[in-house]
Amino acid sequence: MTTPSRVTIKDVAARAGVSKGAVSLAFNRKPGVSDATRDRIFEAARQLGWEPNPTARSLAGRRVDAVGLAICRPARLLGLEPFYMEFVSGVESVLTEHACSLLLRLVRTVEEEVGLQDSWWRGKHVSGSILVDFRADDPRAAAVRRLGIPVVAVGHPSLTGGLTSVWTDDASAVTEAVRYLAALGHVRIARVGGTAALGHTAIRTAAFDAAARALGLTGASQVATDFSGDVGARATRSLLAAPAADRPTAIVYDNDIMAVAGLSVAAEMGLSVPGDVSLLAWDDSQLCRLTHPTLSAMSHDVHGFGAEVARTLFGVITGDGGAGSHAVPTPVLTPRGSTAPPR
Amino acid sequence: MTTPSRVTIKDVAARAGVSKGAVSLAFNRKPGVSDATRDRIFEAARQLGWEPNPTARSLAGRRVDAVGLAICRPARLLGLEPFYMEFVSGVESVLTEHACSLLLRLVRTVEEEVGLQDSWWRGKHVSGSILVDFRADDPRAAAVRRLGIPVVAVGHPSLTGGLTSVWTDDASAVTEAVRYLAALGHVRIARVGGTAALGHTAIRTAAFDAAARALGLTGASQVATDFSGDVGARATRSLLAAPAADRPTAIVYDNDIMAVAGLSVAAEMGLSVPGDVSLLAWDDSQLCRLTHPTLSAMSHDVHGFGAEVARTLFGVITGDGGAGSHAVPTPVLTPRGSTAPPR
DNA sequence: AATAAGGACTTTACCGGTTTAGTAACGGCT
DNA sequence: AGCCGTTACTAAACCGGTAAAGTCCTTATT
Repeated sequence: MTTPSRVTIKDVAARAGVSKGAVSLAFNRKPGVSDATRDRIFEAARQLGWEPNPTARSLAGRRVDAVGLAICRPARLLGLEPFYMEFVSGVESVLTEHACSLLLRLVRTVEEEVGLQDSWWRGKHVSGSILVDFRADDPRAAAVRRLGIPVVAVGHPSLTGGLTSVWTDDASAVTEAVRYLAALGHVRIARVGGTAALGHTAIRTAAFDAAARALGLTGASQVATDFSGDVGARATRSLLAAPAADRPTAIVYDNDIMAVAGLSVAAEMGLSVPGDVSLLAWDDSQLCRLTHPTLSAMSHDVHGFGAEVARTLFGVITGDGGAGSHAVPTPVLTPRGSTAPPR
Repeated sequence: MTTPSRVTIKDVAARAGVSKGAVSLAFNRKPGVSDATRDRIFEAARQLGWEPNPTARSLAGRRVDAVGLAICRPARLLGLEPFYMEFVSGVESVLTEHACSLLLRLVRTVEEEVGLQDSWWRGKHVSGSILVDFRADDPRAAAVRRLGIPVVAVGHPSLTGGLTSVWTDDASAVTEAVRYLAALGHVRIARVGGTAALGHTAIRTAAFDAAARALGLTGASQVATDFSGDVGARATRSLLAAPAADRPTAIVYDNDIMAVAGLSVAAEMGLSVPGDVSLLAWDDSQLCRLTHPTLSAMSHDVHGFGAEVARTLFGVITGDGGAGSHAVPTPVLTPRGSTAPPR
């Protein structure tokens, strides 16, 4: 455990025969150092293998090289939600270009998240944060505004309290999903939704209602879940257990996992997909192409979504551009093998 | 964007009528402050809503409240790999108890990771790191030892160069998988493996070979993939396209995703599972219970694995205990609907 | 020739804590 | 009374940088 003789700016300065200040100027590409000296400094730094200590740098008031993301969902559930990992990997792909890391933390409540963001920011651990999973009356918008933290909120502008936001048009997507199924001839359409407390779930629920009413679909129904495959399976089972005359002939799911679960419930109950019941997934991770039949889905580029969020955050942090709300492309219906006209 | 008047240790000291030093002592529960004063200090801090600035703290030489994890796999692939997100969520669950965050970064090469770990450590951004995905002649063990970074390596002791490690006994698990299939009567068993460059893939490959030879299975064969569903599907397709007499009657996959993909390939080729071909998945995420038929799998508690890794890391960081190598329970065969005797 | 204007650095003052050395006050002991 | 050992604090140095305010020297301007 021999501490490898930490080399600091002072060593570099000594070796290059200049002051600390000169080294700092050189390394931050600021004017005030001649080319010759700059070269000498860089050479000295290279020889000693020095690079500025980020902690000291951020204490002294510079930007930090990490952004925060707190996720408020049960740890065990997250593990299987393809959305998040794909979202995170999209975020990472942009951060990496900026030599920036992601500070990730699971929290239990939004209140806990507020405290965390506060301490991350005041402790200069992050130069900005990504806020996800907005719910009704979310305290985070007010909190981060009060603290002055640069953030980008993931969610519809109506939920994110005026913060710079990036969002997908869930309402339009739900409407398209319902219209598509109705166009195939389905009348009894069900929706297996996500966690009721989440704002975007509420938006989808309202949109589903509106679309069903507009199309005069009498047998439309919705249930809420927690996004897990188990609960999704249970919901599907109870929907499909109804007498054939009442049973939905099409089900829309709020994520892929539940759709996969629904597929196997149908199989287990001896119902054919899409013959007896059509299934429509959401997010369209790779999973949808790996089942049999393949799953029709509302498809969007989650990786790209994450990347866009990260790009927007950099805009907010540097102060140039980025304010306002940015819609990313609306999920588009991708018909595959799990949807067809009802029998 | 009104900066909310950062409150520092000086303010607390002033308010409590003591010096900065006293506040520091009080907050670090060190002797040298009377109970009465300590209470006054805490009260002052509470009123001002102060808590020590971690950056300043770590500059001044204290421990940091984050641990690092760099993952070296293509971003798009990670998105769907249930293993990682579940592993990470297990790690998080323990970190959270210690009010510690995870610094996550995707890297392209191990060399890049070495540089990153170096800069994280020297910059006091992390108090330790988790190292995953060891490959042959991995440079990381030597590097972190040279730098004196507290780490826990995830992988078999033969791969992790003497670092404190946590590992699952892949060899035994593979052997059990092969024995199980052989016991069912299978002779032509194939394995769709992961990325060949990874150490644990090599271990499984060797173990598969050994087990097949030991059992005198003449038709055993293996292919390498990149862990993605697409490539897994392609591998399955080419295995099953062989004439019936050569075609494997059982396939072991190195993760869940590829097994799910394999299941749908079988269906698409008109082969019944487990009638014509048995499939065995690996990791056993929730996914395996969501397919039809459900997937038999080598099952282990990935979440708990991550948690154990985090606990071990804390042991290494604090210096008490933790050295050596810790095996977590070997994946255990969980038969479900996708395996049966060959026809 | 006197003066202003830059350029190239150096000095010095922080950033917000921790930590060490130093001091004053108090109690116990001989 | 004198000496020692604690205890409770304070003052100041330090961590490794950044940034504002000098200093000195050269060159252009009037």
